[in-house]
Amino acid sequence: MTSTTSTEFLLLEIALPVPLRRCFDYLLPADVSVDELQPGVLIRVPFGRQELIGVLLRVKTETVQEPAKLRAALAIIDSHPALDSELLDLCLWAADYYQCAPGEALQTALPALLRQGEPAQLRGEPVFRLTTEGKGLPEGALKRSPKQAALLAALQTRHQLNRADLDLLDIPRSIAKTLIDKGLVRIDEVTPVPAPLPAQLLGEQPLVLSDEQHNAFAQIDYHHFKTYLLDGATGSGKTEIYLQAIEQTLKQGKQALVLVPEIGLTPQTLERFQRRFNLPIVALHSGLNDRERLDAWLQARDGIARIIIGTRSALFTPLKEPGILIIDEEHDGSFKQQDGFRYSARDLAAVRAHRLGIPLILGSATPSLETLHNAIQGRYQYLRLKARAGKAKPPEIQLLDIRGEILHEGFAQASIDAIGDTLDKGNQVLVFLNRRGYAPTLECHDCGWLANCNHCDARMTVHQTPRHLHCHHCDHQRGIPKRCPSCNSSRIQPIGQGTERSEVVLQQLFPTQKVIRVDRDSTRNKNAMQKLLVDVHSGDPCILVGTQMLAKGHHFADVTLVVIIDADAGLFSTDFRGAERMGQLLLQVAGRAGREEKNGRVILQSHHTDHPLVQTLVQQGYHALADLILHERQITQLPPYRHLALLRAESKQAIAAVDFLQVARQMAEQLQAPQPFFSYLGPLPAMMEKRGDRFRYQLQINSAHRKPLQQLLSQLALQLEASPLAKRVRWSIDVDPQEMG
DNA sequence: AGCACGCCGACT
DNA sequence: GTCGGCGTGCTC
Repeated sequence: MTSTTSTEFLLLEIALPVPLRRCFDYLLPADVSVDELQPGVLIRVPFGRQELIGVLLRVKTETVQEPAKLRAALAIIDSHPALDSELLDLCLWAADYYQCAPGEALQTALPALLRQGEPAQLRGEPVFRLTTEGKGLPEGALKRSPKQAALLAALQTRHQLNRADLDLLDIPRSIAKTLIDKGLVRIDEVTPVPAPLPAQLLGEQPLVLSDEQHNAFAQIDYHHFKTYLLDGATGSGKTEIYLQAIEQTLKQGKQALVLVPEIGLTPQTLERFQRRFNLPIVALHSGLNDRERLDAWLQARDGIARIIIGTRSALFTPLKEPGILIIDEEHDGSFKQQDGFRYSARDLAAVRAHRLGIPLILGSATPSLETLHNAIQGRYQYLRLKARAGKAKPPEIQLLDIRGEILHEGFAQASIDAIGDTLDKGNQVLVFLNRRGYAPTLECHDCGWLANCNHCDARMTVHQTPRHLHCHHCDHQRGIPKRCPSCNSSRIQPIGQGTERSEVVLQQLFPTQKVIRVDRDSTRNKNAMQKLLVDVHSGDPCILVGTQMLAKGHHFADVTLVVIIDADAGLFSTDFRGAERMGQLLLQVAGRAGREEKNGRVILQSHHTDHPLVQTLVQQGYHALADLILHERQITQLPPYRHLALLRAESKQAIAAVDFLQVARQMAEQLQAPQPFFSYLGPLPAMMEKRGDRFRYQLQINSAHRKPLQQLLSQLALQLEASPLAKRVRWSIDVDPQEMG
């Protein structure tokens, strides 16, 4: 066992950006005073042969390290802590809970530029002011140059203008430069400070809340921690409640942090917030560069930005005056990070809100069963909106039995007729198919050969534009063979439907109509999505065909018919969350139909129309389905009734991964005496055993209680990290896994 | 994760 | 003869 030695000098405990579940101790750098050594400060240190920037966790005098091996830190980057204690503690808590290296968790919370040593300070903004000489000029001077005169006049009335003001006044930078050269105008750097609450906070009138909305809204307590589940169908007005709750928060001088799913942060979403509030809003999305990201982060930290909207990692944005956290579409899978630091932003939001003593609103039309369970149990306050706001009616869902039907490339005749009718009436159609590419695979009609991927246990998807076979799991690509590689037959053909193929078929069926495909392939280029959607928003009849990208974050006011090609995908999934996901996705897609004025209709093509899950969903809705699945989960001892952790291992030799997990299980069984509330499953092959030439196995640990599972995992992680077996495999621990594959 | 050291194949 | 492949060992 290691022992700590007490030293007579001060040591720095530093978390470094390496995937090691421990911190490193350093001697003080030269020339620092102890009061500069606040936790959260970034420090440059020597690490092996490299130099790294780490986060100071604390100053101490004891260490488990041999004093002779200690090295001195090099320098403090900035004596003002980059992370305040609130975020620092949250990250460390999360690293512990999710079994991740502390340095890796902290890295997630720090913008890239800070990790590279950039100072954590907002750059002063250049502002234009009159010099004494400029002030002395009479009114109406510089008549011969209207632009110069305009700038002068503007400065005489408003004293200072920034670059944005110049743009608004339509005065080119060059005019300002001319006046600077004339000595009439000067540029000052002004450090931005939080603006006071504007007299006119709202840029538009809020909508009038229905009784139901008002009841929900009125229950929010802005002064204490509480988690609210705002559960309301598409169109029931959840966003309006967010906006009014944010308004209350802003009026108290506090900030709002809003998280949305990865593809939910559309210009439409952002515009809605910007229209409503005359206050600085920042959006943290994937399109920002490092500088913009750092600026947004600093603006939130310094209280300049009052509303922060972002995806998963925005949870770690520092807030000067935190007032409310909101997670929209809380059931969305993108709130859980799937690699490295496998945190759930939704679950951590509850931790953060609790520590801050502020409300957290989780909103969804199809809440995750975890959240629903918490609401039913009373741990979350359940705010339920049952009606659609305004005039909109819920769409009528029609289950279309396609057993034995002759399908036209996946479409039943009834669906084709309905599409035609809808277009004839001047409305839009949305066709949903959660499979991109032309067809899921290629098959030889004579010998049954299938286009398998050489690197995965998977079929290669056929793509037509450009023509090739593509493995969606490992990215391997190759050409489409003309003859069967196995029997040399020329009768090889694409099997099944993908979005590309549906697009082609629909265009053939409706040659005069516009068919717009929206999936990852058609929206790869920057702004491609926006361009595609221009036609849709024009309101002219058209057919939209696409994957779940269509289902999230976009509103299509003129879509009155939704056709779901394959409602059964996910019904027989090996993942226990398959049915839950199916229900969420189907309802989300169905919700695209008939918002606002127009009534909508949804056609669900299914081979399993009498399956109890399908029947329940269609006839009784999501909540009945949820009840059914919850009951099943209780019987099968799965979340939300139990807690899971998944130990994954992958290796080029299957045996190495299995051995590792076998040893891990033995270790675990030794660490945690057999308990009735604990169980193991595995090592078992992952859903796709081979992927990218690696064999993947997993060990599932199931516990009725969180605490002992947590304790076990902490010890297990450390032991495994020290074990020589661990070096031969790629392994990870997934706490509260979302994807069981 | 980097980055080194270290011992075996095809190249100037 | 060397350049370089990636196995394994270490980082306060």
